[in-house]
Amino acid sequence: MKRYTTQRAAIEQVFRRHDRPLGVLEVLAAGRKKVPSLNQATVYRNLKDMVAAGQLKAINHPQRGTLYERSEKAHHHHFHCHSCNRVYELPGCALKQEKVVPDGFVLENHEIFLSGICDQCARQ
Amino acid sequence: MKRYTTQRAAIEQVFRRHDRPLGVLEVLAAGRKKVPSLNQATVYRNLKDMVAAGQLKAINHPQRGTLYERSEKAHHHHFHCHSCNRVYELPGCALKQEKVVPDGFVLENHEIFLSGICDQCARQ
DNA sequence: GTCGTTGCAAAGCCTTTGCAGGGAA
DNA sequence: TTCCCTGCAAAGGCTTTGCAACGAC
Repeated sequence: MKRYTTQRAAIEQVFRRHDRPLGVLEVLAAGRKKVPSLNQATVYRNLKDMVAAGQLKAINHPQRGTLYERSEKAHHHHFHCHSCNRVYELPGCALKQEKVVPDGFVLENHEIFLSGICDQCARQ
Repeated sequence: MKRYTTQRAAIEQVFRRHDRPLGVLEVLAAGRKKVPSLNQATVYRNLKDMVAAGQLKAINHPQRGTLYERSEKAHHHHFHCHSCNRVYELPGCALKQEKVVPDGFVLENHEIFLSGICDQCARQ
């Protein structure tokens, strides 16, 4: 039976607090504020379980590597700020649905990764 | 001074022959047909040099990892067939340019990764 | 003959796994 | 008490690097 450990609780809390895609080390660092003994392997294992359970979604980001976000969100895409290195979620979809793929190809999924500078960094 | 080795020539030939994004192991396997002693480290080093020289472009593909393609091509995106695992280049851009990012954000680059089944695999 | 390049093997990252001890139920 | 989960350390992939031998010029 699945056990609800303090480590697991800490990791879930991290995702409730920070509402944006997070990398393993971000989860580890934030989780250790609550459970200082938290181990990297434990984070990896829990993230994997949470993805398998449908609780989280893993994103393979071209610049940031594997990121995790809560899966309850609607379809959206990601913006990477190369100044602060954060990844933002942008609601909605910017894909022109017509004539995206050649005849004969079956389009099933798509991912759009935007990058540039975020509003906070641009203001400075 | 830069030396034009047989290994380098073999790698360049691979990209001339296969006109689609290739992974390191694909380049290695194809290159060994011409230079059997070709080493993986040599491929890595040459691909890196060729990217630095602007001859190739590296793509971080969510499913396939790092791929390399000739950089002379016009802006385009990629379609991954999850049946044959090949990545195709699709000419043109399917990004709706208007209202892609929130006010204040500066959009500089974007990548679109499409996936599904290619025409060849769909026919079977 | 020079000295950049190669092959090999070792070492670095990131991620996964084996195992004994610890803690949730 | 049971047995799943954790922490630790070792081991896997992929990629980079150190070094002696090689080969392009």
